[in-house]
Amino acid sequence: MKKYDFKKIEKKWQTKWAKDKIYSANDFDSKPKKYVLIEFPYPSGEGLHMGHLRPYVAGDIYSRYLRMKGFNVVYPIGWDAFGLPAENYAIKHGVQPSVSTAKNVKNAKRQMMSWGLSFDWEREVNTTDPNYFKWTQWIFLQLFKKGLAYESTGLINWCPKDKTGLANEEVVNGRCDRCGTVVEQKELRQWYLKITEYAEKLLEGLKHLPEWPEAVKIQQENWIGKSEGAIIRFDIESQTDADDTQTGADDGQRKSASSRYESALEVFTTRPDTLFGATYLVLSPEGKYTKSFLSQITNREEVENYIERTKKRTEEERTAEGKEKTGAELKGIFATNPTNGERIPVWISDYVLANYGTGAIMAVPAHDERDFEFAKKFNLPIRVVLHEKAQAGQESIDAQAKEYLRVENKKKEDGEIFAGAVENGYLINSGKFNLMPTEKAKWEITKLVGGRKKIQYKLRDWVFSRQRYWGEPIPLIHCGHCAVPENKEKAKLELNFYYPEVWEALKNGTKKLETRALNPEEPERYFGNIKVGDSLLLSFKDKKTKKVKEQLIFRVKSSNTYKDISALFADKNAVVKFSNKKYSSVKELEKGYSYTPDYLERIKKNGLIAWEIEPVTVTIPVPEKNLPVVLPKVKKYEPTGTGESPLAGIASWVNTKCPNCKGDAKRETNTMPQWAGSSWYWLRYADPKNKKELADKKKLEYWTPVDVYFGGMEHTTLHLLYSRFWNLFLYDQGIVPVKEPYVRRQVHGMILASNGEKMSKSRGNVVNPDFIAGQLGADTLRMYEVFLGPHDMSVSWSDQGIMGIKRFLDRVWKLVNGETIERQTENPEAHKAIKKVGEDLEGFRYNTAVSATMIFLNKLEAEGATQKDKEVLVKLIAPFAPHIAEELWLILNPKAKSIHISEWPKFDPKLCVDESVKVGVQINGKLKDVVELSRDISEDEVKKIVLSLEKINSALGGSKVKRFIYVPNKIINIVI
RNA sequence: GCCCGGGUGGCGGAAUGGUAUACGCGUAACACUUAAAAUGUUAUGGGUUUCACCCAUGUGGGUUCGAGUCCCACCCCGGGCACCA
Repeated sequence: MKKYDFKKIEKKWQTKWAKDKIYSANDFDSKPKKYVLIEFPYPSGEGLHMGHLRPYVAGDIYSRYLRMKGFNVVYPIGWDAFGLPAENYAIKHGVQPSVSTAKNVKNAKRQMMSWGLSFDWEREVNTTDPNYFKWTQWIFLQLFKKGLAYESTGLINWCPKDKTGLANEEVVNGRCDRCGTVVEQKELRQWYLKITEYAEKLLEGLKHLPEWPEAVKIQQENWIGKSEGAIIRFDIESQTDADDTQTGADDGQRKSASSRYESALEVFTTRPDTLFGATYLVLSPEGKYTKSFLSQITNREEVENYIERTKKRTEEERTAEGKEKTGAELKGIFATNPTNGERIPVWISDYVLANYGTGAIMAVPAHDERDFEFAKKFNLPIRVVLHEKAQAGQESIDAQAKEYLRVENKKKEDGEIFAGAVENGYLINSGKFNLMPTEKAKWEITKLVGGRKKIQYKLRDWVFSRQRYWGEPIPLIHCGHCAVPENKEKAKLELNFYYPEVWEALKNGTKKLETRALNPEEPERYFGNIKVGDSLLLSFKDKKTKKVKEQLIFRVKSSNTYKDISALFADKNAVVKFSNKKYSSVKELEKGYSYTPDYLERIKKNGLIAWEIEPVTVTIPVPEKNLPVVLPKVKKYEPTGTGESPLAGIASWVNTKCPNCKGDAKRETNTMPQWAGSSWYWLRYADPKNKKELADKKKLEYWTPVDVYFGGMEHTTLHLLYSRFWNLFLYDQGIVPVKEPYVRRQVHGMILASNGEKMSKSRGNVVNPDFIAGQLGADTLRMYEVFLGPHDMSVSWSDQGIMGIKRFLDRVWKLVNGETIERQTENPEAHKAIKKVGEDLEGFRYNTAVSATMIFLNKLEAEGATQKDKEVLVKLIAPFAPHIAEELWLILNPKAKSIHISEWPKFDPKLCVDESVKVGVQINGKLKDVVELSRDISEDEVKKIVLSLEKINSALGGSKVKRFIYVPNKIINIVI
């Protein structure tokens, strides 16, 4: 007998399969298609680890099974190769990220080959390949053109270590998901994708995914976080008004005097039914309303201090402080509860979030725990307005309400003030709404106060720009010249420049400050009426001919007046912005002003005004024919940390011509996040080499949707959500044929070290799959990996346990190479095994499928195996252990083609059930004996047989049988 | 705090409301061997007064002829969200 030399066998077949391309899928094949997908890896320097092996093997086993079942299976692979590690490696070692990436890809590919994975290598994609990211950029442009990509300056999550902005989804417990650094809030210009516009569609889509795990759907649903509620308006009056109303105003007069209200604000609430219980309002310190009230309040300093304090505290500090409430009252202003006209105080507190709802809430302390905590701390009134029950009685509604209130007040006296949320209760203490059910009251009260229904989501827009080098450049161009025509009319002032150095400095942003002497006597030289936000038309003219050479629009960012040049000089901040040149003295500044004769005189007389200005540009998409926008090859990639991409410093790349006006323009320097390339890669697999479009529609129609997508739970609110969003968008544009990209989602648990801990380098407990494959073979590695436990559960690796699989394969080898017996009838054990393994594979219950093959082997070893038994056994293990199966198949059938394109064995359901079955006999539910009965025996016969059993008779001891329960082929239970 | 999972021998785990502990690991004895390894055979939930009985699926209740499985309450472990009004 030949020895089972796994090293030789595995190498041999890996080479042969690659050469014969037996795993390549044909487009438009007549066989029904199956698309099996795994999350493509990031090719890191570390290589692939156990965490990769698990889904890849799971996908591979399933693909191999489906191929044998007669499907045209595509099981593609690629590389998600943009991202920080490659860039950081490049910075450290001074190599191109593309070079280290290529090296890592080669290594990962070698690993995949050595594991016997049946990928279709002809469809390999790489997100960093210009032929690929051309289409990533193209999709971005479609989003941009539909208004779904926008630029905005705001507070975003900033990782100080990686020196880049992060999406909401990338922040976990206030830390950077990638490096664990505490995330800061930074005010930055960023590109966003309007994923919120798709919130409802993303939610709706989940309802049509019956083959997704509930846990995944629930997690996405919670992340989107839909709430239905109402927007309610509260009028705000200031102290002076309040004094007026003191003079005997009643409700009637209040209405007629409503014009006195200075302003109003809106709150979002899911419980408008509790409006009568709203005893104060709370605004977010960073929200839009707070600022506008500052001028009206009497304790401005205190409030500003609180706002400052909120800004300074990191997310972590806030969490560490727990739910201890802090806040400040906006003294001097009041809101009016629109239900009863009551004047209620307005507070600010950091428990109200600026970017959810309107950034303001109505507080109902009796029925909301957070409001209650706050009210308790600051001694604010608490009013109970809900009760769980309404009594159907003769009493009047008012009387009942009064009684409920009395009970609640009693509770209050006893110290139980908080009444709970009362989801399905009745109103009390709410005027004419008393005893109305809460659900009905929500809408009735909203109507009464002129509010409107509002659906609110927790989901935020996707921060889509990164200030790093190694990513897809955002294919946009900022043009100042194109901004001039439409803004020329709006310009408040035209300023002329004659010196090229000054003009250049203005254009490239090294000179940000423009000063003018104030001259109140002459209106055209006054300049004092230019305000922040105004546009200025700057003209560069020829000194002699006064002909305009170039014109650009600038916007005033800030404005300051100084009484003289020394005052300007004293403002260090201003001097830096004035020019890139360092002015060391007032004298030098004066020298700079001396080009106009009477200029210094005018400054001396009236002072000067200084505007911080920035060029106004129009964003122009790069024309499709100019895609892809590729990265410049440079030596330095270091992130700047200023919020600018390192690309911003590469003048030769940044400066370009505007595709619109052909004038000088600048490229957008932010790059896309790593999630961009993976948001559509499964589409590219359908047509990976297409030069004209991201993929041919016919091919997409054939291959998509993905039938099974294997991956990790950690991508649920990241990649899985993002890619659904892009797919839905592309579907709306008619580019892809299906709404939902993945029919079935299968998540895997972690592989833990033998002690149950996570595998990690620092713990020194990492099991290297390459080492195991080298020692025991890829077949053993694969089969053991799935045998460890259920695929969706975490499992612990065991070095001892894997020997069981090694022994199993050795025994299979021996059996197949050993004696072959003849048998007249079919072996029912084979049919049972085929049925069980097939069903388990369909349900991804790989561990029990493997155990079924073991049971089958045990039977064959005991009873002998025919040629057919051997063939069945080898086919059943083929998806798990493809190399040994292929070798044994060749031994069994020297002329046959590969086992992996052979037909999966069929089973006869009749042969899967035994003629007789062993049935347990219980007395009062306790097992006393086991009896073998023929399958179709009648209950009377069973009774006769069972009651004559010796063990049963002695156990009964003559007791009377009260009941005889016979569940055919399952159980017999005698009740006495 | 809220939302998902999960808790079964010494270990990984199996069980459409119907013989709990399949399959594998480990352990023990035996066979082969000068010996060891490998291999094979047998045994293996715990307890006891062992031809039998009792107790065991995180804990405590309940439904049922019968519960690991269904219901209620609680405990522990893993994951997610976290002041989202």
